[in-house]
Amino acid sequence: MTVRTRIAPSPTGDPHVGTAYIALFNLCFARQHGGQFLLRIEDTDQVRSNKESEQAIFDSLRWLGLEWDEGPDVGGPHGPYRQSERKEIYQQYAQQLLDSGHAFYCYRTPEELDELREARRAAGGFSALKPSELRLPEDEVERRKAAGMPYVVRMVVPEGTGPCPIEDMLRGTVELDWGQVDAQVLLKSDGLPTYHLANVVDDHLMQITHVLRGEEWLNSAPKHKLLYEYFGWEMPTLCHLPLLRNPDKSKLSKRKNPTSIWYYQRMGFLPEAMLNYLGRMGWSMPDEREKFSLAEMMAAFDINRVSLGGPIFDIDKLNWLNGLWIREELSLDALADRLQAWALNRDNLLAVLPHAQTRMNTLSDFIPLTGFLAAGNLPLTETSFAEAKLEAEELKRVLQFALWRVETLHPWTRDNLFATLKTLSEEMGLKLKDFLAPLFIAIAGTTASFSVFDSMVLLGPDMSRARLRNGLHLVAGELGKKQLKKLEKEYAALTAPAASNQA
RNA sequence: GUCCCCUUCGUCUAGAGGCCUAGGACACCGCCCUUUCACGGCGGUAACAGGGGUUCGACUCCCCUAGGGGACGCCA
Repeated sequence: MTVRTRIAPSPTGDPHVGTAYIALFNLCFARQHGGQFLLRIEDTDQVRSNKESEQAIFDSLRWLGLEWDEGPDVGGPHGPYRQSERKEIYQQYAQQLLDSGHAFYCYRTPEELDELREARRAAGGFSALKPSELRLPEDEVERRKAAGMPYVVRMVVPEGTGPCPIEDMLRGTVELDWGQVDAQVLLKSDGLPTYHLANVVDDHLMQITHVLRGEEWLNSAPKHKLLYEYFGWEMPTLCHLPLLRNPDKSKLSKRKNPTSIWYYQRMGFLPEAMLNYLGRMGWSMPDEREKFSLAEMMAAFDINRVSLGGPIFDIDKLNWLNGLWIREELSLDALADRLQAWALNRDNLLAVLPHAQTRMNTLSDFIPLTGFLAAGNLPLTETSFAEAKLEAEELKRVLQFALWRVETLHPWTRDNLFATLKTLSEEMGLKLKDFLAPLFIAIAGTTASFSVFDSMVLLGPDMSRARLRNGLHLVAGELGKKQLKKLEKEYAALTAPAASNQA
Protein backbone atom coordinates (compact mmCIF):
# COMPACT_ATOMS: atom_id res chain seq x y z
CA MET A 1 0.00 0.00 0.00
CA THR A 2 1.18 3.50 -0.81
CA VAL A 3 -0.48 6.56 0.60
CA ARG A 4 0.31 10.10 -0.32
CA THR A 5 -0.56 13.62 0.49
CA ARG A 6 -0.06 16.58 -1.76
CA ILE A 7 1.26 19.75 -0.28
CA ALA A 8 0.65 23.21 -1.55
CA PRO A 9 3.19 25.77 -0.38
CA SER A 10 1.72 29.08 0.67
CA PRO A 11 2.80 32.22 -1.19
CA THR A 12 4.25 33.68 1.98
CA GLY A 13 6.02 30.48 2.91
CA ASP A 14 4.11 29.80 6.12
CA PRO A 15 3.61 26.09 6.68
CA HIS A 16 -0.08 25.60 7.48
CA VAL A 17 -1.25 23.46 10.39
CA GLY A 18 -3.89 22.00 8.07
CA THR A 19 -1.07 20.54 6.00
CA ALA A 20 0.41 18.85 9.04
CA TYR A 21 -3.03 17.64 10.03
CA ILE A 22 -3.62 15.86 6.74
CA ALA A 23 -0.05 14.54 6.69
CA LEU A 24 -0.48 13.09 10.18
CA PHE A 25 -3.53 11.09 9.17
CA ASN A 26 -1.88 9.91 5.99
CA LEU A 27 1.13 8.75 7.93
CA CYS A 28 -0.90 6.94 10.58
CA PHE A 29 -3.08 5.28 7.99
CA ALA A 30 -0.10 4.12 5.95
CA ARG A 31 1.84 2.83 8.93
CA GLN A 32 -1.14 1.04 10.35
CA HIS A 33 -1.23 -1.04 7.19
CA GLY A 34 2.54 -1.32 6.95
CA GLY A 35 2.48 0.90 3.89
CA GLN A 36 4.46 3.79 2.52
CA PHE A 37 3.69 7.43 3.05
CA LEU A 38 4.79 9.79 0.30
CA LEU A 39 4.76 13.54 -0.02
CA ARG A 40 4.26 15.41 -3.24
CA ILE A 41 4.84 19.12 -3.50
CA GLU A 42 2.31 20.97 -5.55
CA ASP A 43 3.94 23.80 -7.42
CA THR A 44 2.07 24.24 -10.65
CA ASP A 45 0.88 27.59 -9.37
CA GLN A 46 3.70 29.96 -10.25
CA VAL A 47 2.75 32.28 -7.42
CA ARG A 48 3.55 29.75 -4.75
CA SER A 49 6.40 28.12 -6.46
CA ASN A 50 9.66 28.66 -4.67
CA LYS A 51 12.13 26.39 -2.98
CA GLU A 52 12.03 28.46 0.15
CA SER A 53 8.39 27.89 0.97
CA GLU A 54 8.72 24.23 0.07
CA GLN A 55 11.63 23.91 2.41
CA ALA A 56 9.60 25.57 5.15
CA ILE A 57 7.00 22.86 4.84
CA PHE A 58 9.51 20.05 5.09
CA ASP A 59 11.22 21.74 8.01
CA SER A 60 7.97 22.22 9.85
CA LEU A 61 6.85 18.64 9.32
CA ARG A 62 10.21 17.43 10.51
CA TRP A 63 9.98 19.67 13.53
CA LEU A 64 6.69 18.05 14.39
CA GLY A 65 8.30 14.66 14.14
CA LEU A 66 6.42 13.48 11.08
CA GLU A 67 8.26 11.08 8.84
CA TRP A 68 7.77 10.16 5.23
CA ASP A 69 9.20 7.79 2.67
CA GLU A 70 11.03 8.28 -0.57
CA GLY A 71 8.77 7.49 -3.45
CA PRO A 72 9.40 5.71 -6.73
CA ASP A 73 11.10 7.65 -9.45
CA VAL A 74 8.91 9.87 -11.60
CA GLY A 75 11.27 11.05 -14.29
CA GLY A 76 13.81 12.31 -11.81
CA PRO A 77 15.60 11.69 -8.57
CA HIS A 78 13.82 10.34 -5.55
CA GLY A 79 12.12 12.57 -3.06
CA PRO A 80 9.62 15.34 -3.45
CA TYR A 81 9.10 16.47 -6.98
CA ARG A 82 8.39 19.78 -8.62
CA GLN A 83 5.98 19.80 -11.53
CA SER A 84 7.64 22.76 -13.13
CA GLU A 85 10.79 20.70 -13.56
CA ARG A 86 8.86 17.84 -15.10
CA LYS A 87 6.74 19.80 -17.51
CA GLU A 88 7.24 17.34 -20.36
CA ILE A 89 5.69 14.47 -18.47
CA TYR A 90 2.37 16.21 -18.20
CA GLN A 91 2.48 17.53 -21.74
CA GLN A 92 3.04 14.02 -22.94
CA TYR A 93 0.01 12.71 -21.07
CA ALA A 94 -2.10 15.64 -22.16
CA GLN A 95 -1.13 14.82 -25.73
CA GLN A 96 -2.29 11.28 -25.16
CA LEU A 97 -5.72 12.60 -24.18
CA LEU A 98 -5.79 14.93 -27.15
CA ASP A 99 -5.00 12.03 -29.47
CA SER A 100 -7.72 9.85 -28.01
CA GLY A 101 -10.26 12.66 -28.21
CA HIS A 102 -10.57 13.01 -24.44
CA ALA A 103 -9.17 16.51 -24.47
CA PHE A 104 -9.26 19.52 -26.78
CA TYR A 105 -7.49 22.81 -27.40
CA CYS A 106 -9.37 25.82 -26.15
CA TYR A 107 -8.68 29.32 -27.42
CA ARG A 108 -11.40 31.05 -25.47
CA THR A 109 -10.45 34.41 -23.96
CA PRO A 110 -11.05 35.23 -20.30
CA GLU A 111 -13.75 37.69 -21.36
CA GLU A 112 -15.57 35.04 -23.34
CA LEU A 113 -15.35 32.67 -20.41
CA ASP A 114 -16.81 35.28 -18.08
CA GLU A 115 -19.68 35.80 -20.48
CA LEU A 116 -20.38 32.11 -20.83
CA ARG A 117 -20.31 31.65 -17.07
CA GLU A 118 -22.59 34.57 -16.51
CA ALA A 119 -25.07 33.23 -19.01
CA ARG A 120 -24.95 29.86 -17.30
CA ARG A 121 -25.52 31.40 -13.95
CA ALA A 122 -28.41 33.50 -15.19
CA ALA A 123 -30.05 30.42 -16.61
CA GLY A 124 -29.92 28.77 -13.17
CA GLY A 125 -29.10 25.13 -12.60
CA PHE A 126 -25.58 23.80 -13.01
CA SER A 127 -22.96 26.38 -13.75
CA ALA A 128 -20.32 24.10 -15.21
CA LEU A 129 -19.15 24.92 -18.71
CA LYS A 130 -19.25 21.98 -21.09
CA PRO A 131 -17.02 21.24 -24.10
CA SER A 132 -19.86 21.97 -26.51
CA GLU A 133 -20.15 25.53 -25.22
CA LEU A 134 -16.42 26.13 -25.21
CA ARG A 135 -15.66 24.77 -28.64
CA LEU A 136 -15.19 27.29 -31.37
CA PRO A 137 -15.86 26.75 -35.09
CA GLU A 138 -12.90 25.19 -36.93
CA ASP A 139 -12.07 28.34 -38.90
CA GLU A 140 -12.14 30.48 -35.77
CA VAL A 141 -9.77 28.07 -34.05
CA GLU A 142 -7.46 28.29 -37.04
CA ARG A 143 -7.65 32.06 -37.05
CA ARG A 144 -6.76 32.33 -33.35
CA LYS A 145 -4.07 29.76 -33.70
CA ALA A 146 -2.56 31.67 -36.61
CA ALA A 147 -2.78 34.88 -34.58
CA GLY A 148 -0.70 33.15 -31.91
CA MET A 149 -3.34 33.53 -29.23
CA PRO A 150 -2.77 31.65 -25.99
CA TYR A 151 -4.58 28.37 -25.55
CA VAL A 152 -5.18 25.74 -22.94
CA VAL A 153 -5.93 22.05 -23.08
CA ARG A 154 -9.25 21.11 -21.54
CA MET A 155 -10.67 17.72 -20.76
CA VAL A 156 -13.79 16.37 -22.41
CA VAL A 157 -16.58 15.71 -19.95
CA PRO A 158 -20.09 14.30 -20.32
CA GLU A 159 -22.44 16.95 -21.68
CA GLY A 160 -25.57 16.24 -19.76
CA THR A 161 -26.44 15.58 -16.17
CA GLY A 162 -26.53 12.23 -14.41
CA PRO A 163 -25.21 10.54 -11.33
CA CYS A 164 -21.51 10.01 -10.80
CA PRO A 165 -20.90 7.80 -7.79
CA ILE A 166 -17.72 8.38 -5.83
CA GLU A 167 -16.48 5.94 -3.24
CA ASP A 168 -15.21 7.52 -0.07
CA MET A 169 -13.69 5.46 2.73
CA LEU A 170 -15.61 7.34 5.39
CA ARG A 171 -18.81 8.36 3.66
CA GLY A 172 -19.49 5.35 1.52
CA THR A 173 -20.86 6.15 -1.93
CA VAL A 174 -21.35 9.84 -2.55
CA GLU A 175 -23.48 10.64 -5.54
CA LEU A 176 -22.30 13.70 -7.41
CA ASP A 177 -23.74 14.98 -10.64
CA TRP A 178 -21.96 15.18 -13.98
CA GLY A 179 -23.82 18.41 -14.50
CA GLN A 180 -21.51 20.17 -12.09
CA VAL A 181 -18.36 18.90 -13.78
CA ASP A 182 -16.88 21.42 -16.19
CA ALA A 183 -14.42 20.96 -19.02
CA GLN A 184 -11.50 21.40 -16.65
CA VAL A 185 -8.28 22.95 -17.89
CA LEU A 186 -5.56 20.31 -17.81
CA LEU A 187 -2.68 22.23 -19.28
CA LYS A 188 -2.47 25.95 -18.70
CA SER A 189 -1.32 28.37 -21.37
CA ASP A 190 2.11 28.39 -19.72
CA GLY A 191 2.33 24.68 -20.41
CA LEU A 192 2.17 23.64 -16.78
CA PRO A 193 -0.44 21.16 -15.66
CA THR A 194 -3.26 22.11 -13.33
CA TYR A 195 -3.63 20.31 -10.04
CA HIS A 196 -6.10 17.88 -11.53
CA LEU A 197 -3.84 16.54 -14.26
CA ALA A 198 -0.69 16.55 -12.17
CA ASN A 199 -2.53 14.87 -9.36
CA VAL A 200 -3.75 11.96 -11.44
CA VAL A 201 -0.56 11.48 -13.40
CA ASP A 202 1.68 11.66 -10.34
CA ASP A 203 -0.44 9.30 -8.33
CA HIS A 204 -0.35 6.79 -11.11
CA LEU A 205 3.39 7.04 -11.63
CA MET A 206 4.02 6.89 -7.91
CA GLN A 207 1.76 3.87 -7.65
CA ILE A 208 -0.46 5.47 -5.07
CA THR A 209 -3.20 3.23 -3.75
CA HIS A 210 -4.85 5.49 -1.18
CA VAL A 211 -5.40 9.21 -1.06
CA LEU A 212 -6.38 10.93 2.14
CA ARG A 213 -7.05 14.57 1.43
CA GLY A 214 -9.16 17.50 2.65
CA GLU A 215 -12.90 17.53 2.20
CA GLU A 216 -12.57 20.51 -0.12
CA TRP A 217 -11.60 18.05 -2.88
CA LEU A 218 -14.67 15.91 -2.74
CA ASN A 219 -16.43 17.87 -5.45
CA SER A 220 -13.62 17.48 -7.93
CA ALA A 221 -13.40 13.72 -7.52
CA PRO A 222 -15.51 13.09 -10.66
CA LYS A 223 -12.90 14.86 -12.77
CA HIS A 224 -10.21 12.68 -11.34
CA LYS A 225 -12.27 9.57 -11.80
CA LEU A 226 -12.86 10.47 -15.41
CA LEU A 227 -9.16 11.03 -16.02
CA TYR A 228 -8.35 7.62 -14.60
CA GLU A 229 -10.88 6.13 -16.97
CA TYR A 230 -9.47 8.00 -19.94
CA PHE A 231 -5.99 6.78 -19.16
CA GLY A 232 -7.20 3.31 -18.34
CA TRP A 233 -5.55 3.43 -14.93
CA GLU A 234 -6.79 2.10 -11.66
CA MET A 235 -8.04 4.83 -9.36
CA PRO A 236 -6.76 5.01 -5.78
CA THR A 237 -9.18 4.69 -2.92
CA LEU A 238 -10.28 8.10 -1.75
CA CYS A 239 -10.83 9.42 1.72
CA HIS A 240 -11.86 12.97 2.43
CA LEU A 241 -10.99 14.26 5.87
CA PRO A 242 -12.90 17.03 7.60
CA LEU A 243 -11.46 20.54 7.46
CA LEU A 244 -10.03 22.30 10.49
CA ARG A 245 -12.11 25.35 11.37
CA ASN A 246 -11.82 28.81 12.84
CA PRO A 247 -13.86 29.49 15.97
CA ASP A 248 -16.52 30.99 13.68
CA LYS A 249 -16.66 27.60 11.94
CA SER A 250 -15.26 28.71 8.61
CA LYS A 251 -12.30 26.86 7.11
CA LEU A 252 -9.20 27.57 9.18
CA SER A 253 -7.60 30.65 7.69
CA LYS A 254 -4.72 32.96 8.34
CA ARG A 255 -6.98 35.96 8.26
CA LYS A 256 -8.80 34.88 11.39
CA ASN A 257 -6.33 32.69 13.22
CA PRO A 258 -2.66 31.97 13.41
CA THR A 259 -2.32 29.00 11.06
CA SER A 260 1.41 28.76 10.65
CA ILE A 261 3.17 25.92 12.40
CA TRP A 262 5.97 28.34 13.17
CA TYR A 263 3.59 30.50 15.14
CA TYR A 264 2.92 27.62 17.47
CA GLN A 265 6.59 26.80 17.68
CA ARG A 266 7.25 30.42 18.55
CA MET A 267 4.51 30.40 21.16
CA GLY A 268 6.41 27.61 22.87
CA PHE A 269 4.26 24.63 22.10
CA LEU A 270 6.08 21.33 22.06
CA PRO A 271 5.97 19.47 18.77
CA GLU A 272 4.76 16.35 20.58
CA ALA A 273 1.86 18.22 22.10
CA MET A 274 1.05 19.90 18.83
CA LEU A 275 0.89 16.60 17.01
CA ASN A 276 -1.07 15.08 19.88
CA TYR A 277 -3.59 17.88 19.63
CA LEU A 278 -3.94 17.54 15.86
CA GLY A 279 -4.51 13.84 16.42
CA ARG A 280 -7.42 14.73 18.69
CA MET A 281 -9.05 16.77 15.96
CA GLY A 282 -11.70 14.60 14.43
CA TRP A 283 -10.15 11.51 15.91
CA SER A 284 -10.05 9.73 19.24
CA MET A 285 -8.15 6.89 20.84
CA PRO A 286 -10.22 3.77 21.37
CA ASP A 287 -9.77 4.24 25.12
CA GLU A 288 -10.49 7.96 24.85
CA ARG A 289 -7.20 8.98 26.37
CA GLU A 290 -6.26 12.54 25.62
CA LYS A 291 -2.51 12.40 25.77
CA PHE A 292 -0.69 10.15 23.35
CA SER A 293 2.47 10.11 21.29
CA LEU A 294 2.75 9.75 17.55
CA ALA A 295 3.95 6.17 17.99
CA GLU A 296 0.92 5.37 20.14
CA MET A 297 -1.39 6.98 17.63
CA MET A 298 0.11 5.03 14.76
CA ALA A 299 -0.21 1.80 16.72
CA ALA A 300 -3.85 2.39 17.59
CA PHE A 301 -4.89 4.09 14.38
CA ASP A 302 -8.20 3.27 12.79
CA ILE A 303 -9.49 5.48 10.00
CA ASN A 304 -13.05 4.62 10.98
CA ARG A 305 -12.60 6.52 14.19
CA VAL A 306 -12.49 9.77 12.23
CA SER A 307 -15.55 11.86 12.95
CA LEU A 308 -16.86 13.92 10.09
CA GLY A 309 -17.87 17.19 11.71
CA GLY A 310 -15.24 19.85 11.03
CA PRO A 311 -13.40 20.40 14.31
CA ILE A 312 -12.68 23.88 15.59
CA PHE A 313 -9.05 24.54 16.39
CA ASP A 314 -9.26 25.42 20.09
CA ILE A 315 -6.13 26.98 21.53
CA ASP A 316 -7.33 26.59 25.12
CA LYS A 317 -7.24 22.87 24.91
CA LEU A 318 -3.96 22.85 23.07
CA ASN A 319 -2.60 24.93 25.91
CA TRP A 320 -3.73 22.47 28.52
CA LEU A 321 -2.38 19.54 26.58
CA ASN A 322 0.97 21.23 26.12
CA GLY A 323 1.11 21.81 29.87
CA LEU A 324 0.48 18.15 30.40
CA TRP A 325 3.42 17.26 28.19
CA ILE A 326 5.68 19.72 29.95
CA ARG A 327 4.72 18.54 33.42
CA GLU A 328 4.44 14.84 32.85
CA GLU A 329 6.83 14.00 30.06
CA LEU A 330 9.83 16.22 30.58
CA SER A 331 12.39 15.92 33.33
CA LEU A 332 13.86 19.17 34.63
CA ASP A 333 16.91 18.33 32.66
CA ALA A 334 14.95 17.82 29.48
CA LEU A 335 12.95 20.98 30.07
CA ALA A 336 16.15 22.97 30.51
CA ASP A 337 17.36 21.63 27.18
CA ARG A 338 14.12 22.55 25.49
CA LEU A 339 14.20 26.08 26.79
CA GLN A 340 17.75 26.51 25.74
CA ALA A 341 17.09 25.27 22.26
CA TRP A 342 13.88 27.23 21.96
CA ALA A 343 14.93 30.74 22.90
CA LEU A 344 18.13 30.96 24.86
CA ASN A 345 20.39 29.62 22.20
CA ARG A 346 23.41 31.46 20.95
CA ASP A 347 21.94 32.34 17.55
CA ASN A 348 18.93 33.97 19.11
CA LEU A 349 21.01 35.89 21.60
CA LEU A 350 23.34 37.15 18.91
CA ALA A 351 20.38 38.32 16.87
CA VAL A 352 18.92 40.29 19.76
CA LEU A 353 22.07 41.63 21.35
CA PRO A 354 22.81 44.33 18.77
CA HIS A 355 19.56 46.00 19.79
CA ALA A 356 20.01 45.42 23.50
CA GLN A 357 23.66 46.17 24.10
CA THR A 358 23.44 49.93 23.59
CA ARG A 359 20.59 50.08 26.07
CA MET A 360 22.16 47.93 28.76
CA ASN A 361 23.99 49.17 31.84
CA THR A 362 23.87 45.90 33.65
CA LEU A 363 23.38 42.35 32.48
CA SER A 364 20.14 42.35 34.44
CA ASP A 365 18.74 44.92 32.02
CA PHE A 366 18.66 42.31 29.32
CA ILE A 367 15.60 40.29 30.27
CA PRO A 368 13.30 43.28 30.90
CA LEU A 369 14.50 44.83 27.65
CA THR A 370 13.95 41.82 25.45
CA GLY A 371 11.47 39.72 27.38
CA PHE A 372 8.67 40.70 25.02
CA LEU A 373 10.41 38.79 22.25
CA ALA A 374 10.12 35.51 24.09
CA ALA A 375 6.68 36.15 25.55
CA GLY A 376 3.69 34.54 23.93
CA ASN A 377 0.84 36.95 24.42
CA LEU A 378 1.64 40.33 25.92
CA PRO A 379 -0.27 41.24 29.08
CA LEU A 380 -1.99 44.23 27.48
CA THR A 381 -5.32 45.85 28.11
CA GLU A 382 -7.26 48.52 26.29
CA THR A 383 -5.69 51.19 28.48
CA SER A 384 -2.22 50.12 27.41
CA PHE A 385 -2.87 52.01 24.21
CA ALA A 386 -3.51 55.32 25.99
CA GLU A 387 0.19 56.03 25.55
CA ALA A 388 -0.44 56.47 21.85
CA LYS A 389 -1.90 59.90 21.36
CA LEU A 390 -4.53 58.86 18.86
CA GLU A 391 -8.24 58.83 19.21
CA ALA A 392 -10.04 55.51 19.34
CA GLU A 393 -11.13 55.44 15.70
CA GLU A 394 -7.70 56.33 14.40
CA LEU A 395 -6.14 53.72 16.66
CA LYS A 396 -8.40 51.10 15.23
CA ARG A 397 -7.59 52.14 11.69
CA VAL A 398 -3.86 52.12 12.24
CA LEU A 399 -3.82 48.63 13.68
CA GLN A 400 -6.24 47.14 11.20
CA PHE A 401 -4.66 48.71 8.16
CA ALA A 402 -1.18 47.80 9.29
CA LEU A 403 -2.33 44.26 9.87
CA TRP A 404 -3.81 44.06 6.40
CA ARG A 405 -0.65 45.46 4.89
CA VAL A 406 1.64 42.93 6.51
CA GLU A 407 -0.71 39.99 6.13
CA THR A 408 0.63 39.16 2.70
CA LEU A 409 4.00 40.81 3.04
CA HIS A 410 6.85 38.77 1.68
CA PRO A 411 9.74 38.66 2.25
CA TRP A 412 9.56 39.56 5.91
CA THR A 413 12.54 41.87 6.11
CA ARG A 414 13.29 45.08 7.93
CA ASP A 415 13.47 47.13 4.76
CA ASN A 416 10.30 45.69 3.36
CA LEU A 417 8.42 46.29 6.60
CA PHE A 418 9.73 49.81 6.89
CA ALA A 419 8.82 50.75 3.33
CA THR A 420 5.38 49.22 3.58
CA LEU A 421 4.43 50.81 6.87
CA LYS A 422 5.99 54.17 6.05
CA THR A 423 3.92 54.29 2.89
CA LEU A 424 0.83 53.42 4.85
CA SER A 425 1.43 56.17 7.39
CA GLU A 426 1.80 58.66 4.55
CA GLU A 427 -1.35 57.46 2.88
CA MET A 428 -3.18 57.84 6.16
CA GLY A 429 -1.75 61.33 6.60
CA LEU A 430 -0.14 60.53 9.93
CA LYS A 431 3.27 61.39 11.28
CA LEU A 432 5.35 58.25 11.39
CA LYS A 433 5.91 58.63 15.10
CA ASP A 434 2.19 58.79 15.89
CA PHE A 435 1.43 56.02 13.46
CA LEU A 436 4.05 53.75 14.94
CA ALA A 437 3.07 54.24 18.58
CA PRO A 438 0.20 51.73 18.64
CA LEU A 439 2.33 49.26 16.73
CA PHE A 440 5.04 49.55 19.35
CA ILE A 441 2.53 48.83 22.07
CA ALA A 442 0.99 45.88 20.26
CA ILE A 443 4.36 44.40 19.34
CA ALA A 444 6.62 45.26 22.27
CA GLY A 445 4.15 46.24 24.96
CA THR A 446 5.54 49.76 25.24
CA THR A 447 6.75 52.66 23.10
CA ALA A 448 10.01 52.58 25.00
CA SER A 449 11.70 49.91 23.00
CA PHE A 450 14.05 49.49 20.10
CA SER A 451 12.86 49.73 16.51
CA VAL A 452 9.50 48.12 16.00
CA PHE A 453 10.67 46.91 12.60
CA ASP A 454 13.57 45.07 14.14
CA SER A 455 11.20 43.66 16.72
CA MET A 456 8.90 42.39 14.04
CA VAL A 457 11.75 40.76 12.19
CA LEU A 458 12.93 39.06 15.38
CA LEU A 459 9.41 37.97 16.24
CA GLY A 460 8.78 36.65 12.77
CA PRO A 461 5.70 37.18 10.62
CA ASP A 462 3.32 34.89 12.47
CA MET A 463 3.91 36.18 15.95
CA SER A 464 3.95 39.76 14.73
CA ARG A 465 0.62 39.38 12.99
CA ALA A 466 -0.84 37.67 16.02
CA ARG A 467 0.25 40.55 18.24
CA LEU A 468 -1.22 43.14 15.91
CA ARG A 469 -4.43 41.16 15.78
CA ASN A 470 -4.49 40.96 19.53
CA GLY A 471 -3.89 44.70 19.85
CA LEU A 472 -6.64 45.43 17.40
CA HIS A 473 -8.94 43.17 19.32
CA LEU A 474 -8.21 45.06 22.51
CA VAL A 475 -8.96 48.50 21.11
CA ALA A 476 -11.82 47.54 18.82
CA GLY A 477 -13.36 44.45 20.35
CA GLU A 478 -15.00 42.04 17.96
CA LEU A 479 -15.52 44.01 14.76
CA GLY A 480 -19.03 43.79 13.41
CA LYS A 481 -19.72 43.14 9.76
CA LYS A 482 -20.77 46.74 9.21
CA GLN A 483 -17.69 48.18 10.86
CA LEU A 484 -15.46 45.84 8.96
CA LYS A 485 -17.04 46.85 5.67
CA LYS A 486 -16.54 50.50 6.47
CA LEU A 487 -12.90 49.92 7.31
CA GLU A 488 -12.36 47.90 4.19
CA LYS A 489 -13.79 50.70 2.14
CA GLU A 490 -11.54 53.28 3.75
CA TYR A 491 -8.61 50.96 3.30
CA ALA A 492 -9.35 50.46 -0.37
CA ALA A 493 -9.63 54.22 -0.83
CA LEU A 494 -6.10 54.68 0.50
CA THR A 495 -4.35 53.13 -2.43
CA ALA A 496 -6.42 55.09 -4.94
CA PRO A 497 -6.92 58.42 -3.20
CA ALA A 498 -7.58 60.46 -6.33
CA ALA A 499 -10.21 58.26 -7.87
CA SER A 500 -12.74 58.33 -5.05
CA ASN A 501 -13.91 61.96 -4.92
CA GLN A 502 -15.10 62.61 -8.47
CA ALA A 503 -18.88 62.82 -8.32
C1' G B 1 -27.91 30.74 -7.11
C1' U B 2 -26.57 25.35 -7.99
C1' C B 3 -24.39 20.86 -6.17
C1' C B 4 -22.00 18.07 -2.27
C1' C B 5 -20.71 17.12 2.83
C1' C B 6 -21.80 17.66 7.96
C1' U B 7 -24.98 18.29 12.74
C1' U B 8 -24.16 14.82 20.74
C1' C B 9 -22.57 20.04 26.42
C1' G B 10 -19.63 26.90 24.56
C1' U B 11 -15.28 23.63 22.42
C1' C B 12 -12.83 18.48 21.34
C1' U B 13 -15.29 14.01 21.58
C1' A B 14 -17.45 8.58 23.43
C1' G B 15 -21.65 6.33 21.44
C1' A B 16 -22.32 0.90 15.41
C1' G B 17 -30.98 -0.15 18.26
C1' G B 18 -31.85 -1.83 24.60
C1' C B 19 -25.39 -1.33 28.67
C1' C B 20 -27.79 6.23 28.20
C1' U B 21 -30.79 8.65 34.31
C1' A B 22 -26.18 10.21 27.39
C1' G B 23 -19.75 9.06 29.41
C1' G B 24 -14.78 11.58 29.23
C1' A B 25 -11.66 16.05 28.26
C1' C B 26 -10.93 21.58 27.70
C1' A B 27 -13.13 26.04 29.39
C1' C B 28 -16.19 27.96 33.43
C1' C B 29 -17.92 27.78 38.73
C1' G B 30 -17.39 25.79 43.86
C1' C B 31 -14.70 23.09 47.65
C1' C B 32 -10.02 20.77 49.39
C1' C B 33 -4.58 21.03 49.39
C1' U B 34 -1.45 25.42 49.94
C1' U B 35 2.28 31.54 53.02
C1' U B 36 0.59 33.54 47.30
C1' C B 37 -0.14 31.91 42.20
C1' A B 38 -0.13 27.58 39.63
C1' C B 39 -0.15 22.18 39.81
C1' G B 40 -3.01 18.26 41.97
C1' G B 41 -7.67 16.15 44.21
C1' C B 42 -13.05 16.28 44.68
C1' G B 43 -17.68 18.20 43.00
C1' G B 44 -21.08 21.30 39.87
C1' U B 45 -23.50 23.89 35.53
C1' A B 46 -23.94 22.28 30.49
C1' A B 47 -25.64 18.56 24.70
C1' C B 48 -28.39 14.11 21.25
C1' A B 49 -30.87 20.90 15.86
C1' G B 50 -36.50 20.37 14.85
C1' G B 51 -40.45 17.33 12.85
C1' G B 52 -42.14 12.86 10.90
C1' G B 53 -41.55 7.65 10.20
C1' U B 54 -39.33 2.19 10.95
C1' U B 55 -39.18 -0.72 15.58
C1' C B 56 -41.56 -3.85 21.39
C1' G B 57 -37.59 -0.10 21.90
C1' A B 58 -33.94 5.14 18.66
C1' C B 59 -28.46 9.52 20.14
C1' U B 60 -27.94 5.30 17.01
C1' C B 61 -31.74 3.35 10.79
C1' C B 62 -34.94 6.20 6.85
C1' C B 63 -37.39 10.84 5.09
C1' C B 64 -38.31 16.09 5.39
C1' U B 65 -37.03 20.91 7.36
C1' A B 66 -33.52 24.09 9.54
C1' G B 67 -28.54 25.43 10.51
C1' G B 68 -23.28 25.16 9.49
C1' G B 69 -19.38 24.18 6.09
C1' G B 70 -17.25 23.21 1.35
C1' A B 71 -17.12 23.41 -4.01
C1' C B 72 -18.48 25.82 -8.52
C1' G B 73 -10.93 29.58 -11.71
C1' C B 74 -5.51 29.04 -16.88
C1' C B 75 -5.52 28.38 -7.26
C1' A B 76 -4.48 24.40 -4.94
